[in-house]
Amino acid sequence: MLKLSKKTEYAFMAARHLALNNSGHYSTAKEIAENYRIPYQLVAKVLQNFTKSEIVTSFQGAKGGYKLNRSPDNISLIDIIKAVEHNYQVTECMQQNNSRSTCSHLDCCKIRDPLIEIQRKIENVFEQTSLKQIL
Amino acid sequence: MLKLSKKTEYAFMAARHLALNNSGHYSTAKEIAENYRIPYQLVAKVLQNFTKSEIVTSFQGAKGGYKLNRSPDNISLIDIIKAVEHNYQVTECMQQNNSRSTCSHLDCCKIRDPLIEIQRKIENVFEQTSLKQIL
DNA sequence: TTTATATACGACTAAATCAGTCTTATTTAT
DNA sequence: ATAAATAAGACTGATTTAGTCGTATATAAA
Ligand code: SF4
Ligand code: SF4
Repeated sequence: MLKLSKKTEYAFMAARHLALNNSGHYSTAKEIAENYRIPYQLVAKVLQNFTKSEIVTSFQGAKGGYKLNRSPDNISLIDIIKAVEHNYQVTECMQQNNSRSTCSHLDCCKIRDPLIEIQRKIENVFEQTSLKQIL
Repeated sequence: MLKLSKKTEYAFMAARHLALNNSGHYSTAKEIAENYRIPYQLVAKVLQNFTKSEIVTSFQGAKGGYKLNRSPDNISLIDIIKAVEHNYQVTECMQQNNSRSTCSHLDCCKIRDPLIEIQRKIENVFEQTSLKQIL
């Protein structure tokens, strides 16, 4: 319960790696996978998610790779989470996938409002932490 | 990811119910299960966990049930979570079950320290919210 | 003393989620 | 052309979660 997914942890590692790269060449999925002993395919997916969310710019082909679009102090952990995770909410009824919220308790539920406030505060924790702070 | 378990939600509901009970008789698992349409066995387990954590006192037998040991403003959501959940940590390496931490990245992991801080802040969110606040 | 009502507790199963792999296509520097 | 890299989706196995079942024990009241 409350655990971050491995995907999110890999996303933090990858973002951190990109932020520290000042070698001139673009960082690649392969490089990150080897450096942190992460399955290549998973890092690749994470970086593709970053591209879609415009956290990075990708360059295809040989000598290709990824570079950050913004400075690390202008990227928050919630940006990274939102890039790779569809659902990061504390309850089912706050998740976006369930087209029409599927929780059978929704009508008689008395704890939903307080939990919405909890959700707001937890998101705030990630919002207030920048990539720069975890370098 | 980051979702609370149903067990924890049921625990919040049950604790809330106990806090609102001023009917003279002790609240029972059956009563709570019916009131909130929760599976009886699950509420029963939650209440047994409460007893072990000394959040409530239990009374066995006919006319038995449960009563809160402390006033609702003296019980925090983290007390309730700790009563019913073994693992409520954001990473594997912070969980207590894994006898000797099982994460293969532990040695080369650069994000662990920042995540320990995140964990502290999230626990703080639940610590700072009392049962009274969710009535 | 029997019955009904309640807590206590552990084993088991089914469903859902997560982590990781496999495969194929496309792009681009050399 | 070739090698190196991103892009993307399908698939599988492992783990976690939610819920059920069965049995034992305690106690109020008929
Ligand atoms: S409606 Fe209530 S029980 Fe259902 S997911 Fe939302 S908070 Fe939880
Ligand atoms: S050691 Fe690092 S990768 Fe492993 S669980 Fe802890 S934070 Fe996550």
